[in-house]
Amino acid sequence: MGVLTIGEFSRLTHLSVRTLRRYHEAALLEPAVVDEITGYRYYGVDQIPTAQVIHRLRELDVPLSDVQRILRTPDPGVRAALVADHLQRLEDELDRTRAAVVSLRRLLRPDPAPIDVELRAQPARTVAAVEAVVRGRDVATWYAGAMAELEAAVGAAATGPPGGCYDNALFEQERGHALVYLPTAAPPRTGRVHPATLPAAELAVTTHVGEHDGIEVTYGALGTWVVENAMSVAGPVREVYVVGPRDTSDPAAWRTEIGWPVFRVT
Amino acid sequence: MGVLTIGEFSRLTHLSVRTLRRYHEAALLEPAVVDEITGYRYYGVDQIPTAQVIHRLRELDVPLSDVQRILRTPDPGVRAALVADHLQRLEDELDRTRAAVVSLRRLLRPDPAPIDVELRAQPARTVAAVEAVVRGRDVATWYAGAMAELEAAVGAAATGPPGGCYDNALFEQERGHALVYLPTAAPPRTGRVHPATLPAAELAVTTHVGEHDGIEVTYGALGTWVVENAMSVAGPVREVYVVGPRDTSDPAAWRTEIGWPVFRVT
DNA sequence: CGTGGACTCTCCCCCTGGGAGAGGGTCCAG
DNA sequence: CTGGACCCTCTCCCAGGGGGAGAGTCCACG
Repeated sequence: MGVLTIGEFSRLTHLSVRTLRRYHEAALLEPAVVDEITGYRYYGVDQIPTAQVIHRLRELDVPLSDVQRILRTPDPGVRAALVADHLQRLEDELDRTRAAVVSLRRLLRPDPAPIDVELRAQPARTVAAVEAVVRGRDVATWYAGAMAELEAAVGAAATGPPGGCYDNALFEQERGHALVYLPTAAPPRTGRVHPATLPAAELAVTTHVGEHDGIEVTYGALGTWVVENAMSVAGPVREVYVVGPRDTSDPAAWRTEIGWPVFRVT
Repeated sequence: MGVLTIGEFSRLTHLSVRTLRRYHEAALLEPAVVDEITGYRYYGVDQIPTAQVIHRLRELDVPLSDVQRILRTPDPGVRAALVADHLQRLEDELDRTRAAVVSLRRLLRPDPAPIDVELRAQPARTVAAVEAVVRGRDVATWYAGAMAELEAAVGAAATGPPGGCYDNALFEQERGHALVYLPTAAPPRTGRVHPATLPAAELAVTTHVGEHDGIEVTYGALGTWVVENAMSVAGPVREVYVVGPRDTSDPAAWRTEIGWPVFRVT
């Protein structure tokens, strides 16, 4: 009583037979009984809710390994936290999707506005910085925390707008080095905040106006300018948030300087 | 002049070298020049915007084949339509994600309310129907169109609430047969609307209250009931929208009868 | 003019989460 | 007892990459 063949269980849970077998193999959802001789899988009615939870989590693109972790967590509170993590991940993904849509619309607009590029010999400078190696898609989250810590440590002693320095790999969704800073006369050393020296460099600088969604378009235009002026790019890109969220809540008024280290090609 | 190695192009477009090679292989983004002897790929500055468009589209999970189709479309209007299609797909996906989140929350709630199940011998009946073989994830869209056509053809002559009959495969994201109907005395035959006979069946019936997000939980509970009452399920599931969007705009007041064809297990 | 290091090439295997089908064994109702 | 539905395992395929091996190329510096 209450024992189901894989086909019956499939009909009741709306998971395909194939998928159920895969979940068995992955030790995600083990049949209540497996006939030793025939290999037939038999499921119990009490496994239906579990199967449904798996189904929903998979619909949210939670990897099987994480589904397993969630299912194996007995404490409902901890389990809820794990689920919440994934919901947060979905939120972040949604933000990225929105940004990509904005960027795409801008890219498909027929006439890109020409950009002003300035070549600037940037001397080395010492600033209060927070740096880390992060994954590309975690940059936004990391940035928020790091900048909050910087503001707390430096605050009004800042002698200019904040900025950052980002490895190229970060833009390719890989891991890379990221650094955010606030310029100040005497950089403190508290928590993750420490003094750091931005090396001197020759920068091709342009200004991106507006929110950061779609900033890639400006990057592309800057890259084109660099190449057409017989130069090549090197090193991590630098951004300076001349006017940013700390200055105004109107994203349309934001001004971001993008500085790409360049060197002249012979 | 303006010719870039794959590494330079990678830095300028934020696409990894690997990915660029893959795109070449897929004839998505061919280098301007390929050295016949060394195989080295060289890109032109003018390819940066194209690379960026590809990058954004991929961020939106547009398959490479569709990206190719979009890029090969010369007419900007048609191209915009193709892109709009994918944005629509993203919207639909978002709806499904939302539904899964609601369902998941309900599943993780500790105490599932017990459900009332009624065993009903449903005689055969002839109704005005629209049917098709559709993909599981297109059901919602298909349903909207089909029901609109039914309303237009039958309208006030309906003798009861609308309903549907759905293959199991539809719930597994595969293709399956779907049928929606409005009961009426003399079913017309116009457009996709035609008379159809719902075969007699013994149904295990329960009522789901509220919006359809999370209806899976009710399905699970019904399935458990069926098995615990020594029966098995068969054939496509039937839904009757006793109170639905055509009756009230308040989803919390919706009532959906779920009827699962069952047969007694010896 | 050499040479070393950075860059690039191709080839192959790995990952996830499935789908498709072959070839053969099992269950059960008529 | 037999046919048809069901179930088993097995191998191969897909997208869209990641990772690394082993070898060839480019170029600036000494």
